[in-house]
Amino acid sequence: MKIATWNVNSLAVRLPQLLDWLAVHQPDALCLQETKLTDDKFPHAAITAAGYQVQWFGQKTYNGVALISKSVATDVVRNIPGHDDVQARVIAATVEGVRIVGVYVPNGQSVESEKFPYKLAWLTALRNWLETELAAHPQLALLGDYNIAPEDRDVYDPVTWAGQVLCTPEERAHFKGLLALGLHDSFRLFEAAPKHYSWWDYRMLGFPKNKGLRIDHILVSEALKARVTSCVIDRPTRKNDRPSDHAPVIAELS
DNA sequence: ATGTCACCTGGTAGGTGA
Repeated sequence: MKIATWNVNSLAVRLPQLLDWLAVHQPDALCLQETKLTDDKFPHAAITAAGYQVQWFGQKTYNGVALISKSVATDVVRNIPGHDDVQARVIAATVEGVRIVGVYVPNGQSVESEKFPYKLAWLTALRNWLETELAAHPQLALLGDYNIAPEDRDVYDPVTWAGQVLCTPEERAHFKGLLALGLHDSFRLFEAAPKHYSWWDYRMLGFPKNKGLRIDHILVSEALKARVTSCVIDRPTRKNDRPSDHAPVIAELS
């Protein structure tokens, strides 16, 4: 089973690339973030024509998530139950017996912004909900754009980024809180080295200079960890014409 | 060295978010 996540930064722009990507990689489940489409405009027909099931949850202009799967997705949940939020950031469902939770964690903008406490409160709500999800679904994967670089080795210039949003101790503590639930960072099961990133700023020649951050993650539960045989960042997709600023992340399960 | 990209509104540019 192959599961993946990709922040497409506008599905209206990236739909042709998505269809190409599905044909090449044939994932069993793919979580999308930043679709930036209201539900009435979601291109479900093109995705089903490609042989996939799809669940979606969007809003105008910003955010928006979707879950694409080869087999039927059941018990679909949109956003965090009990956590009032006008922003569309979560879609979860069960695919082939695995609970797939796709998230677009708030960016936070800057530590001084009012968006930063919103991010931290959102992460607290996510953790609390996941605790019950994990109890109900021992085989669980949490995939998405976390907008958190967990450690300095996930940052091209840790000195410059120290204390800045995506790298603050508070955000990293929230990431560790997710690990404390018994989740494991799939990528780090196989690769300990720095300089592996999933996002590169469009500005300042970020990608050509490999000035990036690893902020897109696939965390897996204890039960699922035993099934993970690989986890890679799909850098070539970041080289597309009109690329998203994020590369997909892919994990293989036995 | 904030150098890009995508969205909106209300334009034929400017503001916002990432």
